[in-house]
Amino acid sequence: MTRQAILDEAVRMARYSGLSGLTIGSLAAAADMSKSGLYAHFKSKEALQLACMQRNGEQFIDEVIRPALAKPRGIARLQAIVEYWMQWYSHPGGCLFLAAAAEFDDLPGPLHDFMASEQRDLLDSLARIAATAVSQGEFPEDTDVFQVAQEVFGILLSYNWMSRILSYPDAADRAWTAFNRLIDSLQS
Amino acid sequence: MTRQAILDEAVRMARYSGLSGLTIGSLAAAADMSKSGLYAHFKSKEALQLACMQRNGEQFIDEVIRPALAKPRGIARLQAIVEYWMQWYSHPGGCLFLAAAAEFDDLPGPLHDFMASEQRDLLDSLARIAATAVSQGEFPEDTDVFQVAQEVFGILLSYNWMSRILSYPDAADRAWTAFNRLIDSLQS
DNA sequence: CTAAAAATAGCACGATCGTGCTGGAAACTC
DNA sequence: GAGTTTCCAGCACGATCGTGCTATTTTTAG
Repeated sequence: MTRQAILDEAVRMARYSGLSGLTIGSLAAAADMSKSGLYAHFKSKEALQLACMQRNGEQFIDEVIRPALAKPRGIARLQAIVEYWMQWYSHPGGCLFLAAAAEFDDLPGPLHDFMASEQRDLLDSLARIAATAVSQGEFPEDTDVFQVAQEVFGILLSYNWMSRILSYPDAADRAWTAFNRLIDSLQS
Repeated sequence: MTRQAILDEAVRMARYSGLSGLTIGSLAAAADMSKSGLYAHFKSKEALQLACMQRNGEQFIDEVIRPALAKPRGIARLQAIVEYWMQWYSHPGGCLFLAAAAEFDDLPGPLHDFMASEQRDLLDSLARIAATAVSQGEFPEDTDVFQVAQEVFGILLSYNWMSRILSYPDAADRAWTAFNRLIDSLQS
C-alpha cells in the first residue's frame, strides 16, 4: 500500500536522476517520511532499485503492451505498439529503461541482469507482434521477426533522441516515415 | 599535459559510471594523485564533467568523423561512418554520449546544454554526409537528409542496444541489413 | 479490550562527497 | 644561481550518503 506509493514516487524521481542518482534521503523527503521508516520497506538500496525497475516494467505493460495487444493482430498491432511506445517516451524525465540500460550496461551485478532481462522482454514483445503479421500473411513466411524488432526498436530509440534531447518537431513524422518504409520493404 | 592524462582517465571511468557517478576521490585514486591536487586543475566538478564531454567529443572526431571524411563522398562515406561508429560503441563501458544523454535529458543546466549541442553536431554530421550522396547523384535531389540521419542514427542506437546490452551476435548483421534496406529504398 | 505484529520515527555510525586553504616541491625565467 | 610562478599534497570543513538499532506509534488479531 504505502510501499506502492513510495515506489511510484521513486520511479518518478529515477526518471530524472537515474537509479544510481536516486537517494534514500531525497526520496524520503518527497514521500514525507523519515529515512529509516522508508528504508525499512526495502532491505537495501539495491533492493529498492530493483523494485523500481520492476514497477517501471509494470507501468510499461499497462501503458504500452496491454493496449497494443487489444488491437487486431498484424501490422495494425505493430503500428499500435509503436504509437503507445512513443507516448511512453514522453513521460517527464524520460524513459527509465533507457536510463537503466545506460547506467548498468557494463556494470556486472543483479541490477545489470534484471535490466538486461527486461530489455530482452521488450524486444521479444516486438518480435512476437511482428510474428502475428507473418501468420496473418501480411509479411512473407520467411520474415526474420527479430530483424523487424531490431529495426522498429531503432526507429523508436531514434525518435526518443530527436524529440526529447534535440526537440526536433519533425521527429514523430520522420519516425513514421521510417516505419512505413520498413513495412513497405517487407511487403514487396 | 597532466590535465590531459587526467581527462583521459576520467572519460574512461565515466563510460562505466556516467558523469554523475564520476567522483573526484576515485578519479584521484586512479590517477595516483591527491584529491585536492587533481581538483585544482578544474574549478568545480561541473567543469570537470564538461571537460570530459569535450574530451570525449574530440576522441569521437578522431575515431569516427575524421576517418569517415577520408573516404570518398557519397554512400561510401555514409557506410564508412556507420562502420566506425559501430566500432566506437564497443569501447569498454559504453558510449559516453549515450550515458550523458540519458543523464541530462531532462535536467536543465550547462551540462544538458552542452550535451544537446554535441548531440546536434552528431546528427548534423550524418546529415552532411548524406548530402554528399545527394550531390553525387546517388540519392535523389529531393532527399530529406535529416530523415536519413535520423534513420541511420536509429540503426546505430539499436545496434548498440542489441550488441552491448543483449549480446545478440547477429546485431551487426541486422544493422547492415537495415542500412542496406534504407539505401535501396532511397535509390529506387 | 488486550496482546501481538507491523509500520514509522529518532538517532547515531563510519564513509565519502565536493570544496577550500595553506605550505612546500618543482619548473621555468632572467 | 636567485626569484617567481605553477603544480600538487595535507588537512579540514560541513553535508550527505547507506545502513543499522531502539523506541514509539499505529494497525491487526483474538
